[in-house]
Order: sequence, then structure tokens, then C-alpha cells
Amino acid sequence: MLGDRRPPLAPMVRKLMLWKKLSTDEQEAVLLLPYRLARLEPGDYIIKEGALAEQSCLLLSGFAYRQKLTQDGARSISAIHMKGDIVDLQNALLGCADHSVQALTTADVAFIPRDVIVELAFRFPRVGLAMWYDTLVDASIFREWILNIARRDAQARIAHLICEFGVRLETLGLGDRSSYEFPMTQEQLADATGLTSVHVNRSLKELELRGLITRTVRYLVVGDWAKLQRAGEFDDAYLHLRRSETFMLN
Amino acid sequence: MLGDRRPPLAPMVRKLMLWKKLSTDEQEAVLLLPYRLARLEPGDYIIKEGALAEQSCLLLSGFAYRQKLTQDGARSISAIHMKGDIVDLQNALLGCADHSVQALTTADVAFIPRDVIVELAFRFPRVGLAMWYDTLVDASIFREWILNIARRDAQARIAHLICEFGVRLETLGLGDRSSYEFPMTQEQLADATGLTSVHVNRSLKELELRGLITRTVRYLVVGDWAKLQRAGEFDDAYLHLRRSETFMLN
DNA sequence: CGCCGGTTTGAGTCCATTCAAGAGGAGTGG
DNA sequence: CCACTCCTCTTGAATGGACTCAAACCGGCG
Repeated sequence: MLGDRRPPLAPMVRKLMLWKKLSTDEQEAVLLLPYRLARLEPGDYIIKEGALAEQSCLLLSGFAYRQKLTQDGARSISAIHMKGDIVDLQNALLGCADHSVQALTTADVAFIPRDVIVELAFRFPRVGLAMWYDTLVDASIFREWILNIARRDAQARIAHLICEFGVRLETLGLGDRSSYEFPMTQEQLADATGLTSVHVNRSLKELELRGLITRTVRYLVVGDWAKLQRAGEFDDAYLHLRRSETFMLN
Repeated sequence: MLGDRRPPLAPMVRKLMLWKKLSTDEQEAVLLLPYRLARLEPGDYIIKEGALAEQSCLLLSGFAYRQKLTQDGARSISAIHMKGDIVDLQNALLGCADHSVQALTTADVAFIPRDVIVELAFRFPRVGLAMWYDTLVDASIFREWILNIARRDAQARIAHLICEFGVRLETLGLGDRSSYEFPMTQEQLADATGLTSVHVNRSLKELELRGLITRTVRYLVVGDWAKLQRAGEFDDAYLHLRRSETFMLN
């Protein structure tokens, strides 16, 4: 890593290094990407469904989520993103956004032109592979969410999401998996699990009653990680965090 | 295209050309990839969850599906694949399979070593981009399925899946969107929509009663495409088939 | 002919929803 | 400092869409 004060894009390097070891040259190339900083407030759009996506967006702080709507306005949240996530690579590469991405909390972001990213990906194949991996891991999470929503009951769905959130926070060095600030409202939690906010409320209470979690305002403590994990059938394999070196090419 | 008798990997070229125009050189490079052919029977595994994925798999004929299981054996199908789909790029690049892929019907496949694919992707960036796009479109479909399962009722979910299937068949030149052979059992349809097979049966009957579809054994006729589309809230934007050239880089 | 996987149908149940109303907290403005 | 609003959370009661359990049906095939 470059020794000096953290350059703005450092979280991106950190994220990519989860997927692939990068040389100093490669890291530097990422850090030198041109960008435009912006501060977003909750609900602000990073990209709106149907719009042209000409830039990618890196989350530097705060949280964001992906959402789609049905005709009659019912909402589905398909992903939560945190610091270091390259939030809009998917829309940017595809061109036309098939879903919206919005700030969940106050958030700092860096917009990076799409073609610069693509150019970098092919000038430094290992960086490109890391970015490709990153989008593939996102896809893996989508698959797990499909299973979660399709085949688990309310409590398990919520427990699963809480576990995933904790593990991802911890991986990024943003906190402890068993005690963290939880930024979602119950309504958002409902839209991420395919439930109604009313039922999420009741289910959370049940989980609390069973001693699996404790809640205070927007803050969550996992009382018994093992039990919560079992309740949510959570197995972090799908996050692909423990990549044995055998798999890493080059 | 190479003028002679269809080379085995031609479906892959056709699929990639959906996402990006490729030069003769690039096409030829794809066709010259080393491969191993195999014929699979329904239920045969292309890759099993938890296994090491060292090769990618191209579907040459027939259908395949991705699935995950819960602890107690409930199944979730997260994708259906057809001729030309590069079915296992996701697992192969990630190394450890986070889900299984199985043949839905009798199917011919070509296994291609992972490193050869990666090498090709970076030797011919436009081919690489096309492959990257392909995995991103898969991800887009996952997002739509999340919405489908989370926020639509049984009839709409099924109608949506039927529409998607038809459009994709038609795009690949495998049939007509409003009349095709439908390879899934009602149980598989249930696992793809987060329902039970009993309820799928009843919902199909309802759709038939409303005049939207007609069924005979494993064959499906869409009586009124516009109505079915409305019933399933189907908008094919998420399939990214109409890529305006503006978005295509290089 | 009889098995077997898939489809169909019925009856009863339940998990999650809907509708509705109240409580708590944060922010705003008089 | 209190009144007022807005948003989120909480709780109750009634409803309903989808599930479970169970049995019968059907067509293909050995």
C-alpha cells in the first residue's frame, strides 16, 4: 500500500484485495483512477432504474441498497452495500440501469467513469479479474437471497440477513459481527426479505424473546451467534471470503 | 463466422455476439478453445455445491438449472439455462461452487478449462467484456427473480417466468415466444417461483381459465401474449437484449 | 399389467397479510 | 418550552393466500 495518508480510493483497493493479491503497481493504478466525490443523503439516488449509467460508483462511507419496484409500487431490495463496495459496476457495464441504487444512510461516494474502469481492467488483468470476481460474488449473494426469500420462514430470513450483515461488516473492518449499528428500518428489512414491516416487527420480537438478539434504537446485539446462525441457516461459504490460494489464478 | 459446418462451440459465439460484435479473429479464438464433450441425462450434475470448479461448461443443447437447498432439503431454483449459455462461468471463476448446476433435460455440453477461458478473456478484451456482460446479465435476472418471488402473487410469478422463458428461447432462435415446449415439471416450476407444486398446479389452471395459456403435455401455448405479459408484469428490459450501440465500448 | 413419476383435486390449517390505531422520538417552528 | 408534524415502531383483530396432508388420476414404460 502507498504509505501516506489514506488516498480516497483506498477502500476500493482493500475490497479488491479480498479477491486477489495486487502488486504495488496494480494498487497504485487503482488509486490513480479519476473520480468525482459526492456526499449523499438517505434516499438519494446513485442511479435510477431506466437511466443511462455512464459511471461507476464507489462507496467510501455509509450504506446503500439496490431496489426494484412492481407496477403497483411494492418494493424489493436486492442488495445492501457498504464501504469499499463498487456499487454500480453492474449497471455501468450494462449501460441501461435495470434497477435503482440509493443511499441508505448519509454516504460518501466516488463516481468513476465507466471507460476508465474498463480500460484499467484490461491493462491490469489481475485488477480486472478482481473486479469480475466482485460482480460474481454479488451474484452469489443474489442466489442466496433467492433461496432465503423463497424457502425460509420469516424468522430465518431475518436471522440470515442479520448474520450476513455482521460478517460483511467484520470482513471490511467496520465492526464486530455480534454487535453493530444496524442502519435499516423495519420497512426496509421487510423489503429485503419479502415480508411486510408488521410481520418483521413481530418476528424481530420473537428472535429477541428467544434470546438470539437484543435491539436498541438502530443498534443490534447478537446474544448468541451460534444459535442465530442456526436459526438463519447461515453458512458464509456463498460470500467466498475464504478463497484458498489454489483457486487464485496467475 | 467460419464458413464451414458448424463448429461445436458456435453457440457460444452466438451468445457472446448478443453482447458484443466480435471480429473474425475473435470469433475464431473462441471456436478454437479446447473442450471436452459430454452428454448428460436429466438430473445429472454439471457441478455440485461445495465442489471445486475447475472448468466452465457450455450448453450445446437441452436445458439446465441452478439450485440451492435449505438444511431440511427444500429446494430453490435460481436460474434456467439454454443452448449457448456459459453455464458455469460463475462457479468456475469463484473456485468453490456455492450452488449446484444440473441438467434439466437430456443435454449436450462442452467442458472448457477455466484458465483457458481467463486467458482468452484478457488476450481478447472484447471477448472478455462479452463474457463479463454475460455474467452481469445473469445477475440482472437474479435480481428480477428476487422481485418476482418477494413481491408478486402466485399467478404473476408463473406468468413472469413463462414470459421470460419464451423471450429467451426466441432470442436464441430456439422457438416462438408464444408456443414452445416447456421442459419443467410443476415441481421444478414451484422451486423456481418459491411456491409448492400443488399451488403451481392450481395457478396454472387459473391462468388457463383466464385464457392466457393453454397446456398439453409439456407443451405450452400462450393464448394472449399481451395479457400474459400484463399478468406477469413482464418487461424484458432486465434481459438487456436491446443494447443500444452507444453503450458498447471499443 | 402394474409400477412410477408427474398431475390433479379436496379439505383443513396456518403463516403472513391487511387494516387500523396507538406509542415513541426527532426535528421544526411559534 | 411546548405544540405539532412526520416517521418509525408496536400491537390487536380479522382475513386470506398459500401450505399441508392425502388420495386419486393419468400416461409412459418395462
